[in-house]
Amino acid sequence: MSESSPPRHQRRKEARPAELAAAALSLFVEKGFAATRLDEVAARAGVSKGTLYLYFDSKEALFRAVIEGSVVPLVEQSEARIEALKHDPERLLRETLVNWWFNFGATELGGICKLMISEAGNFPEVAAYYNEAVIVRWMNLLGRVLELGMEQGVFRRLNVDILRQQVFFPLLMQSVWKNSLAGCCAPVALPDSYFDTYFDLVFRGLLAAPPLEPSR
Amino acid sequence: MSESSPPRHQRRKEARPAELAAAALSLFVEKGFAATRLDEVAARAGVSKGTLYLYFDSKEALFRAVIEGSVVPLVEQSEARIEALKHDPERLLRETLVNWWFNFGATELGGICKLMISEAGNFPEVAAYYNEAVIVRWMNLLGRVLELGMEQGVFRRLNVDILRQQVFFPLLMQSVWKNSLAGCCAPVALPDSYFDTYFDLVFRGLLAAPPLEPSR
Amino acid sequence: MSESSPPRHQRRKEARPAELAAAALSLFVEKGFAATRLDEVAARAGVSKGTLYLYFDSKEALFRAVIEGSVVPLVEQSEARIEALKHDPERLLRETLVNWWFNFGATELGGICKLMISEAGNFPEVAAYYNEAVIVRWMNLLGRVLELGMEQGVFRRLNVDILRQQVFFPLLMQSVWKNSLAGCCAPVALPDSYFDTYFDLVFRGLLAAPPLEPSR
Amino acid sequence: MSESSPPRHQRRKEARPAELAAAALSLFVEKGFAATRLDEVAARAGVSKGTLYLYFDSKEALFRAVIEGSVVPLVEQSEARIEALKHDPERLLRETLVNWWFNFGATELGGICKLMISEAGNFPEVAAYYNEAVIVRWMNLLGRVLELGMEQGVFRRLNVDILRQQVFFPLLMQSVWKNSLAGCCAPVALPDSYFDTYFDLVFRGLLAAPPLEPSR
DNA sequence: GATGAATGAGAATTCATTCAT
DNA sequence: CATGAATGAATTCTCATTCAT
Repeated sequence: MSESSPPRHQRRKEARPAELAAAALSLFVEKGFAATRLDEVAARAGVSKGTLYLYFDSKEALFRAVIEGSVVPLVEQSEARIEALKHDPERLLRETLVNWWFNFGATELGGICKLMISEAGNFPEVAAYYNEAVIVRWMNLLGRVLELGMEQGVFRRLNVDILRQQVFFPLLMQSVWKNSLAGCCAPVALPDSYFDTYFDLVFRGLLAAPPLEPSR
Repeated sequence: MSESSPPRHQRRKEARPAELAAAALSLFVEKGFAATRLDEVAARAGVSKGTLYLYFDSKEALFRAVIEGSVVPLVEQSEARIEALKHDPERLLRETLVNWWFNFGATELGGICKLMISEAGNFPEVAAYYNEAVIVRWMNLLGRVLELGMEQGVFRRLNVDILRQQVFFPLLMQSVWKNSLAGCCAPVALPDSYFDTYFDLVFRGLLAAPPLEPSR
Repeated sequence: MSESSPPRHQRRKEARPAELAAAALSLFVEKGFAATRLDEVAARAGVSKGTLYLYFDSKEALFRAVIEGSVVPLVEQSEARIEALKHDPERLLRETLVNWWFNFGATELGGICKLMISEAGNFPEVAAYYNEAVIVRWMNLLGRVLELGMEQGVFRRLNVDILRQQVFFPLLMQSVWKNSLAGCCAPVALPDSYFDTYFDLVFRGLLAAPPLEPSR
Repeated sequence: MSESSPPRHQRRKEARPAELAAAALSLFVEKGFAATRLDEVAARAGVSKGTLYLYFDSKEALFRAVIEGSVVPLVEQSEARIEALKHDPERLLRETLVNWWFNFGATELGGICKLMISEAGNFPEVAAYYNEAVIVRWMNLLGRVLELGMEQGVFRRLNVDILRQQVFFPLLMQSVWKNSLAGCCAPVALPDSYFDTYFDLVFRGLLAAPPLEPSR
């Protein structure tokens, strides 16, 4: 009996912090940290304002939880893929980026990027944490993928710092855009052919032996 | 006695609005709109709180003024360059982007991008104005430059929407980054060779006849 | 130890709005709307400033509540008396006026007259509401009482509009006076014989067959 | 030359305080003291805000000037009439009241009554001054007129305090009404026959030998 | 004298946080 | 655990008053 799933009420109790953080995330992304009222967060999560304080010490703690709770796993998963695909850097890069987009950038969680960009100035410690735990690891990961390709002679030897920004920032910006201006006026254009064109450009710039140009 | 206290009433009706908007811009960028207190804006501009209200009806009006006051000229200037350089699309694109970076993205004004991204959700009308007056015009401009190159057979024929994002977003993201996370933890790496590598990648992906690869 | 400090949180959701409105009424009457600070209202009601906003959206809403909350019942009660006493218009008029004085004009509520006179210019909509809901109904009521008397040949046939003002304004002015100048310098003189003399004058002017003059 | 009228500019200068007080009066009456901004007063008088301070030390001083400046002469004028008409108390009373209405109650100055009623609580000293300088003198005057009539056997012997209120308050209330509720919703009804009916009622109540009743 | 830009104390309003129930 | 009434510090905004020009 001790190993059976807990009763519904119990499960609810354990899920609460995540539910509250999820409600907070969408509001923080939408309106910013300062402009989001805890009333609203509580309402969206279907609890009373006081309940928030059973799980989080303060509004700032809620912010930290939102940031800290839900990004690290993705990085770890991608890091694990390196070993499996290190023999095929092109595919590795392609998968890594597509994976980021569909599992993070294009999801609710993608809002964290816009949020962190907006609030880094107000929460330097949280930003430092995020930088260490996510940004540095993620950019290192991209760097290692690119270096793998260079070592194998598949990618051109160029400044890796610049290269990974060049490769990643278009996707990152799409995600940020989606969570700010796109909400009220300039919808993101992401046609089906997006990744075709995106990778066409990326790899033509990147590959030592670019694909044959059909139009020539 | 040689250092008398500054006069309490300094009359500067002409210059004041711009000074106030400049002070507001840097604070809005740094802390966000909601988290910026008008006290601080006034203090940074060297005036009292009440003075702000001689020039702006409300905090929101100040926000609008910050956004509306100072971006349009750049777009117009770049639009004017098209005609002069339409015979050399590669140089035109290069100049347009470098110009954007050094006259906007890398300056104080670049903070407007980060600010607008952060606050679009709270000020949909301002965002709509900014979208129309700046974003749409600027992306159209980039689109026209790319189309010029395609028409002349210099650039490959690809989806212009995707292309201009791919080309512009790395620069835009640099600017946004510079005004958020870079301030507290992850400084932007922009080595001298940045634009060499940037344009190497861009044009290798873009040009119908890519440059010879010297390194191989 | 027997006198513990009062609990900081006293839950009285039911009674609060009325308590707050009562506190507001007396201060509004005493100092006027604009000169009354919400701090004072809250203090007089024994709550904090913020509590006011749990029950009223704004200072103006509080004003409306003060005006709207507590006058209508009196008019209705008086209207109901007409039917019961329509066969004796003299007594009906007498009762109506005495009733007004003791149940309204001379009570706390009487302050509403002075308040409305002072603030009509600043709150035209509230004034319009008060005019419709109270003034028009009350003056119509007085008019009907007078007409009843005329129809039965008890009262002289005169312009009812003027008549009811002549009859009512002395009482109304007493109430207004009581809530303004009387508070600081010129106390209202209301000797026991007031209503004797008042009705002596009123009915001598009004009655078709005036009472015999005992004093001559 | 020394006796000729001063140059235009000079005349203007001397008239200023009165002009400013007049502008202030109408605004104070309309919106109350606290809700009137000195900006508005200055604008209505066609001067700048700073100019007000050349003539009045403070907003309160302006209020005092408004109250003190312009009521006393009327009382004095009416007091002077007593001697001339003391042999005909009925006509004296009639003239005194009609005079009050047309030279004060119905004019701009009548607004002072509403103003003083509204602000007595906030300016006890001004109210005390007004009480002494105007109210007491005016009510005494009315009292003396009534006593004259009683001494001559023309008026009935009744409590003078009550009597003068009964006689005067309807007119006073008309004036107050005109300057508050009448401005936004309930216009004062003053038909041509007003004073006929008014005096009919007053003197029928007052006179020892009332006029013959034509309708009987 | 006159002006109007500048000031800053003061008031309304908001909202994170607390705590009795 | 959960609630939501109550709190009060913090912030926007107003406007009487000052003073350099």
